[in-house]
Amino acid sequence: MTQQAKSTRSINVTEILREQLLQGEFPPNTRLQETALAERMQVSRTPIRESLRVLAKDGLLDYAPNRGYSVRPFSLDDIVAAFRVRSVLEGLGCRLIAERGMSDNLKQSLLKTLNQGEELLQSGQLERGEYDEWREMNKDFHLAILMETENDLLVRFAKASRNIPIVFNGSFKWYTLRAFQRAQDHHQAIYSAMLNQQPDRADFMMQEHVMHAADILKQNLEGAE
Amino acid sequence: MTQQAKSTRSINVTEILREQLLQGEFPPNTRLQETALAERMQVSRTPIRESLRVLAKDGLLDYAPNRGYSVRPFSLDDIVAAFRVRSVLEGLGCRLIAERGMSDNLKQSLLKTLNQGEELLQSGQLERGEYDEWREMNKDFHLAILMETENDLLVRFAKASRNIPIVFNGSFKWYTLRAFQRAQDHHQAIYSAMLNQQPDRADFMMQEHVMHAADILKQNLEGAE
DNA sequence: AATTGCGAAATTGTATACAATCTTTTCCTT
DNA sequence: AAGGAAAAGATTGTATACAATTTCGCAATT
Repeated sequence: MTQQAKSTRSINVTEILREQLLQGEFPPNTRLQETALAERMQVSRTPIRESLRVLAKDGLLDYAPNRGYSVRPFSLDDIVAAFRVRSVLEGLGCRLIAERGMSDNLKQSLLKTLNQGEELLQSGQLERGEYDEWREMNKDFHLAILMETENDLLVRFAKASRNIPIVFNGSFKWYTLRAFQRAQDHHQAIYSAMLNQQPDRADFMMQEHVMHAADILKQNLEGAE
Repeated sequence: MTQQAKSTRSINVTEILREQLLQGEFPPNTRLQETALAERMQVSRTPIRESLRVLAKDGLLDYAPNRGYSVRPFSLDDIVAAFRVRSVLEGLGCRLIAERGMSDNLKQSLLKTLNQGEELLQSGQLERGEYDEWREMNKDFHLAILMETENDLLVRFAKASRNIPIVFNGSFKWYTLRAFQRAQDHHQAIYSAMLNQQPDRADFMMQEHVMHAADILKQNLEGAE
């Protein structure tokens, strides 16, 4: 029997709202009124208020005293800027691992994701349903490296830097087969660099990898915004 | 007449508590009870609860549902890890500025801090009262660079990475004259690198600068913890 | 027509009452 | 005496009432 992680209304509301914000369900600058949200969520204002404050701290909402909360608008530049930050954070993660060498546990985890990636590419073209699989694989790869650093702040910031609408789940819908292949190559190079204890290379390739994703996003959003 | 920035009890409580936590006024793992804090702060539990949630989000408090909040303990490793993260963040800041070149405004701001630093070093030995002046100068230098990047997430993370007890105000009390001089040299080199549009050098020197501070802290806390 | 002032309505901020959960104590069983 | 169930107490979670502030509408004035 899986242990039901105990929770509170406040936490639940926070996560539901966060998901909706990341999915872009609220137009930018939409005002979020406490009573309206409370009714919608079927709870009182108290947990709503705590949620809003947290989401504002996460940068998803703007807040002004006595004026309430509104959906923070993200420009394309904001999004690219966030990628740049994430790139150095995850780059640092790879560097730290490369310096000290990978644990057997990490090797195993990463090899698994590399194999998953290969399999997904085998078919020649990724189907709709396989996007989710790729996304999971990708998340596992990046998170495994970060966790291994045991640098709490690094993990927190790297995770937080993904909390941005449009981006939150990696917009793989823009990806061509070629782009998927390149991402897979990056993963392999990063793995190789860490295996051979090449910190500079590991760091650099991870930055390259992350900024490549930013480039694709940028190309597909340019002008449209 | 200076405009009184309007605020709320919740925000005030948050900042007071944050300051106290950063000053290390609460022993690690101290349980923070809402009613006790409410009485102490002369407000009801409502603003207290919102404050605690925010401070937990900032990593200063631990939280468990239905169990409340406690003061998060920081190991020496935690602190050094935070410095490492900050070093790459501020390094990125310098890199970005070096790439695009400094604005006149930034040049002016930084030159001012460089001059302040020189003056403080002139006297040969920094007096007690001059620590605060140095701290201000140092904060101005680092913040000016960050702000100029116009990368919101970068600024937020870099600021947040300083929110750690013991470290929060730069423990300049450990600094020898030699250490102050070296810090000043770093500042000058960073300025020079950005002026001459040398991104690698600017990035590297800032990382060196931040990690040097970490080294001094480490040497003085080693064993003591 | 634009602007200012004022009052009503709406919205956020805070206190408090009550509910749910966790912790401690008590007391019973073995 | 040890262990454990159950009740009492303490603490956190949530709802709601009230206070403070802002927003909106409507005149009155220029």
